[in-house]
Amino acid sequence: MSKDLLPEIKRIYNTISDKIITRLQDFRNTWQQGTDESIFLELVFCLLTPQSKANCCWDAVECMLDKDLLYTARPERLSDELNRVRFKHTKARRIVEVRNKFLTKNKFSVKQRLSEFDDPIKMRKWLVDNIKGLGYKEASHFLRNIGFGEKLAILDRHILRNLVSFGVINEIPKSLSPSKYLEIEEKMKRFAEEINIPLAHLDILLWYKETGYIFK
DNA sequence: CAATGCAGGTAAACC
DNA sequence: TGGTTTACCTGCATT
Repeated sequence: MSKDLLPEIKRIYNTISDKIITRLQDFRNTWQQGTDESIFLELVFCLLTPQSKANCCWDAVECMLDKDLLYTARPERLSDELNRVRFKHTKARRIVEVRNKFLTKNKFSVKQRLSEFDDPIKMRKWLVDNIKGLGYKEASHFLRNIGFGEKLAILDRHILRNLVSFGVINEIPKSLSPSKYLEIEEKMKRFAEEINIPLAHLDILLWYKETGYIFK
């Protein structure tokens, strides 16, 4: 690890730790005070983000909601609203699949289904296994965004790159299988403990360092 | 103006 | 059978 890197991170952390704490509280509120709808919006957002700009994806989510398309429209109609989202046809189909998955007996319910799990790790495993379009990265992202991210790493390109420069991993793996994901997640957890920054804080911190802003 | 790089990856086929 | 390759697919900023 470069000697200047850790002090630099600590310095940035000092400047934005308050904002990080506020953001994480927002995420917890999404679950605690949130409706099925607010949770579903986060899920749709996370389905859209792979290889796409987070801001564009959130705009698209709000747009679909405003136009009253999210719960009823066919994939072909939904994809019209995903203009700046990559792989929009595939993703539009997956939105409809997820929508149907949480629709039982004419009642739409995400919160109740997720409440059955007592542990974010089990919740993530279920999401990965049952929702097409959510791998470990996006499932973790979703859970973090609804307040269950304290023990989860969101291993995207920015985070992986930073883990390499900190020497936590030797190189960015060519492919990130579930077992590899969990292995690197453990390493990141240990690293977070070593430098005394909570895992969830570290994710937001590194993402802020790379992109210059805190989003979701 | 053309070429290049980059967006918080995932599923499925392949060997 | 677990790692690798390929399809998904496009707007926008930079060089």
